[in-house]
Amino acid sequence: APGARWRDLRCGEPRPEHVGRRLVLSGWADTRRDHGGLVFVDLRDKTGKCQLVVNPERAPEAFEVAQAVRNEYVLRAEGELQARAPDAVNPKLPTGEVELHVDRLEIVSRCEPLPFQLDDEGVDESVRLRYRYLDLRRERMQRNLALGATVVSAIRRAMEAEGFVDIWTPNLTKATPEGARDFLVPVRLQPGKFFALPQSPQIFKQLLMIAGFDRYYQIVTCFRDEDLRADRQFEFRQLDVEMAFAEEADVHAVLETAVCAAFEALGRTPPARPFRRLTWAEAVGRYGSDKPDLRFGCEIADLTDVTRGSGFRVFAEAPCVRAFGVPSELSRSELDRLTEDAKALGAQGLAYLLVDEEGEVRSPIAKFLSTAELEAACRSTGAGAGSTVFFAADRPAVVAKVLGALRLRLGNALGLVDRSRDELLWVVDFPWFEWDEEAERFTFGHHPFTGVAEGGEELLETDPGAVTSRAYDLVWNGWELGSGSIRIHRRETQEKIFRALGLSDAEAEEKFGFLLGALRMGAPPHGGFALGIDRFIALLAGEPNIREVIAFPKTASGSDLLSGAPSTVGEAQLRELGLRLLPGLE
RNA sequence: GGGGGCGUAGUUCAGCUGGUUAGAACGCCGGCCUGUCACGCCGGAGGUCGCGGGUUCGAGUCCCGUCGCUCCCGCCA
Repeated sequence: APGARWRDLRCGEPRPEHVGRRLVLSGWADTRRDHGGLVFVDLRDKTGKCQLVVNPERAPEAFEVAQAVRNEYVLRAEGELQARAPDAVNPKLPTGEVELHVDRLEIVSRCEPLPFQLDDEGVDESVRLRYRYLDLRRERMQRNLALGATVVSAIRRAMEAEGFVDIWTPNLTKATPEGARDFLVPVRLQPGKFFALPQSPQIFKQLLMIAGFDRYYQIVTCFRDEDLRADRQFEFRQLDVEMAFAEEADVHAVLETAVCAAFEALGRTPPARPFRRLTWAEAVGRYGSDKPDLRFGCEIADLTDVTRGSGFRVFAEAPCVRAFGVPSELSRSELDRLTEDAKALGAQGLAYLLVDEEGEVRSPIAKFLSTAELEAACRSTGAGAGSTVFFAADRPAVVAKVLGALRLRLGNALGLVDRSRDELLWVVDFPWFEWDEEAERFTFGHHPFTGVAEGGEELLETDPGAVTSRAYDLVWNGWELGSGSIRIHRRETQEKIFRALGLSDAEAEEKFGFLLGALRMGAPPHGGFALGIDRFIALLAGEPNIREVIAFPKTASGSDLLSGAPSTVGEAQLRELGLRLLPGLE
């Protein structure tokens, strides 16, 4: 056929059934083993490796070329595929029963000595990122990026099968002072004005619902100018979904379908559906987190009632006292270390008690606690012989944060986390408002378009802290995979919310007027979700950070070590945009 | 903005309470080797100890500052 290649096999593909065929293999020299009178080269491409045998008796010219081959040279080898002698079979290679006996060998491209060895797993990440094109040659990265492509493809097929339409939304959009910091883009045609890169296409997808596209999805890049973490980059992809005439259960079902489709595409058993649900209050109370890792126990117990009249004043006076136990007697130095951690998290201190092998309780605070209190603490935390119980006494938010962080730290450090398990769950019934300590006002927990649960509307003016939202998060093994909500579709409610947030009608009109306008024009009830694709892929790949599944990520300080971005720009370029650097930055 | 960890050949690391010429492995270069596949054997080159300052008779080691990488808190509607 025209255009057909007779180089019909890739490096990882030759098998015994191909023996006798003449082949051309192209790829990279993975290793060269020169035996003086015989040279072996493992030729690699993304499909795998195949051994080349270069014998001077068979091909003197190819043998000369093989002498010059070095690591990572690009080669083209032509020859005959032969079966290996039984004692020469390499069971570690899928192609290990065969080898290519080379007649012609061509060095297509040379390679300088590498800055790091591709088979070395412990190389510093900054070196890997500076030479990312080499790093990506490694099997692990080839596998991760391919896995990511499989996941995205499966999600698209699942969404399209459910009747969702992929619609592109703009990357140059309006800055929103609320929420995360925006990446701003100056506009040459309108000096002094800026676009913002989208933190999410939130408003656009709601407008699409009002426009009548009742099932929208997009795998879309979002941008947030906040500090980077193991699970956060400046730019990241999300599966963005919005449905009209939908309730919570409808959105959950669609997301579960998409998530399970990804598992299936990878040949893995999908999690049982429907996923478990936990209310926000339960999650924060029992696990100290709104994204609990359920792969281990150590649940937090509430002791506030038990310690109400305690002889230990710290407990008696605290608005909230909670505790959890771990099945291990920790050493003094470990306890000191954890106390420091607790203080760094905002605790005044860290009370603890040890139950030794004989069941005797030892604790600096034991003498202040009644027998009933000690018994209640041990019973409710499940602390038997040989365990440690940690207490926190403070405002509920501080208690949850401290105990939640310690629980996670100890769960991992003591090997309590069952890594063979996958625990997916929905966290539901989030409070609508969060109290901002610094600003001394309520702010939103999700975003200002989040719906208000039944009966909440009346509380907006009287008791905002008691308003429950229609928001939900999807959590996998302690990672927030994404979040969504049923939105507000009534303009009056949306205006009430803006007022409760302290926005004047004029401010609301200036910032969100185009949404408020659309809400006047026949807005259907709707809701949706945004699932962090990179986090999802990292979890599926078993990687501890999302940089391992992103081809060209930024470092924790926000640099691209490969290109050197971000970089300064010339005076002329700034002037054209009507910009000037502040003194000290020139 | 704050806290923790790390920074020594190309790479991964060792280098004790400060003390001769800073070591190893892998990689690299040269030589030998026809069945290896982490090939083997012999030889060799390769270091401003991140950078700057300080303490000291003497600093890879101690102190201060700074830069880079990383984890966490804040932040991430």
